[in-house]
Amino acid sequence: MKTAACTVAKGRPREFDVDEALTAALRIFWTKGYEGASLTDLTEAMGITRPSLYAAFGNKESLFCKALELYEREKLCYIGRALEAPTARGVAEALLRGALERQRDTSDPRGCMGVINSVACGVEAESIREEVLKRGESAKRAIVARFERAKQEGDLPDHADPEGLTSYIIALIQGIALQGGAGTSCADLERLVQTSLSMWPAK
Amino acid sequence: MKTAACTVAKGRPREFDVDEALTAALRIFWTKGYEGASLTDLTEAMGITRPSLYAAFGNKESLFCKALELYEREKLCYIGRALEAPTARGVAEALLRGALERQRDTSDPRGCMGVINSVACGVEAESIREEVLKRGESAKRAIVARFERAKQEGDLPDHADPEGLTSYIIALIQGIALQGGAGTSCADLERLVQTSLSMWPAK
DNA sequence: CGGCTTATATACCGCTCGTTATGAAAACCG
DNA sequence: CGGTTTTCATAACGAGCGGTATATAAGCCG
Repeated sequence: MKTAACTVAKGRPREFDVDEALTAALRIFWTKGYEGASLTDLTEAMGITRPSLYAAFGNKESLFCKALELYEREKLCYIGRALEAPTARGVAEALLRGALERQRDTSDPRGCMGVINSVACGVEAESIREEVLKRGESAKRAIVARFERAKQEGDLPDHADPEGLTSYIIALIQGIALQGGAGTSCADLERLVQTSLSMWPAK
Repeated sequence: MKTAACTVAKGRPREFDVDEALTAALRIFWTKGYEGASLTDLTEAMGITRPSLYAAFGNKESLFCKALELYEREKLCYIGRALEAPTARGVAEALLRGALERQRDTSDPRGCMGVINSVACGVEAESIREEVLKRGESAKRAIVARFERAKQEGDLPDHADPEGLTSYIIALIQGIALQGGAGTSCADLERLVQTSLSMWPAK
C-alpha cells in the first residue's frame, strides 16, 4: 500500500501548478497582510477560482500557513546561514546584511512578511498572529544559543548578555524591515546597517 | 461675531464627554489597528451610538486622525523632551528609555499605535498609512537635526552620520515597540535597552 | 406654551467578506 | 462505451462591514 506520491492521477487533472499558485499567494499576503488579502485578491493573483483554492489548500488560514512556510524557507534562509559565521560579530553582520539584501531585492515586496502579520488586527487573525510569533520565537532561541556558544568560546566577553544581544539584533532587523516597508531608500537602509556595525565592539 | 467656543448650547446637549470618547476610541485603534477596529468595537467602547459618533467626529477616518493626534500628544511627548538632552548620548538614552517606559505602562496597550498602522493592510487604509508615515517622517527629521547640531557642537565625532544614527535609533525604538506588542516581558526589553546603551560610544 | 435646533435610538442600506452548493467537464478504469 | 473520480466554473449563502434615513427626545428662545 503506497500512501504517498501516487503517480497515476485518478480524476480530472488540475490545470494549474500548485507551487506557482502558492508563490503568487505569498506575494499577496506579503504585501497586504493576512486580513488585507481578500480571496478575490488571492484568486486573481493565483489565476484560479475559489473552489480550486479550497480544494488545493483547504481554506484561507491554511493557505497562509503554507505561504508562510515557503517564505521562511526561501526568503529567511539567510538567518540560518548567518548563524554559521565563525564569530559573534560575523553572525551579527551577516544578519544585518541579510536583512538589508532582502529589502534590496526589487523582485520581491518590501517589508517582512512576519513583521507585517505580527501586529494585531481583527480577532479572526489571532491564530495567524500566534503562528507567526511562534516561528519568530524559535528563530530567537537559535540566535540566543549561538551567542551563548560564542560566550563560551571566549568570542564574547564574560559580561555579555546573549539574550540582550539577541533582542538587540532582532530589533535592528525588525527596524530595517519596517523602514524598508515604509519606503525608506536602500541607501538610507545601508547607512543604518553601517551605523549598526560601527557600534558593535571589536571591529 | 464669535466663531469659537460659543458658551451657550443651542439644541439638545450631548450626553457624553467628547474627550473621554476619543480616549476610548484611541485604545481600540491602538490594540486592533485601523482596519481591525470595527464601528461596533468603537461605539461599544465609547459608549455612544453610531449616529452620535458621526455627528461628533465625522467618520471613521477622521476619528482615527483625531485619535492619532491625541496619541502623539499624550504618549509620544517623550520624544520631544528627549531632544532637549544636552548630549547626543543623552538624547539616545532618553529615546530608548522613553520607548521602554511606554511598554512598561500597564494601563496602556502594548505596542505602538504608529507601528501597528504603518504596515499595509487593505486599500481603504492607504490614506491612513500615509498619514501615519508622514508624522513619522517629521519626527525623524527632528532627530536628524538634533544629531547634526550635536556634530557641530563637537558632541559627535566628525565621521558621524546623523542620518544613519537616526535610522539606527528609530530602528531600535521600533523594535522595542514591536517586541513589546508581541508580548516580550519588560525585563527582556530592559536588557534590550541596556545592551543598546552599552553599544553607544563614549559612556 | 409653540417653534427651532441638536442629540439620541432603531433600523436599514449597499457592499464585501470567507465559504460552499450545484452542475458541467475531463481524465482514468473496466 | 458507461461508471467513477476529481477539477472547473457560476452563483449563491449568511454574516459583518461603514455609513445613513427616519423618527423621537431634550434643551433653549420668544
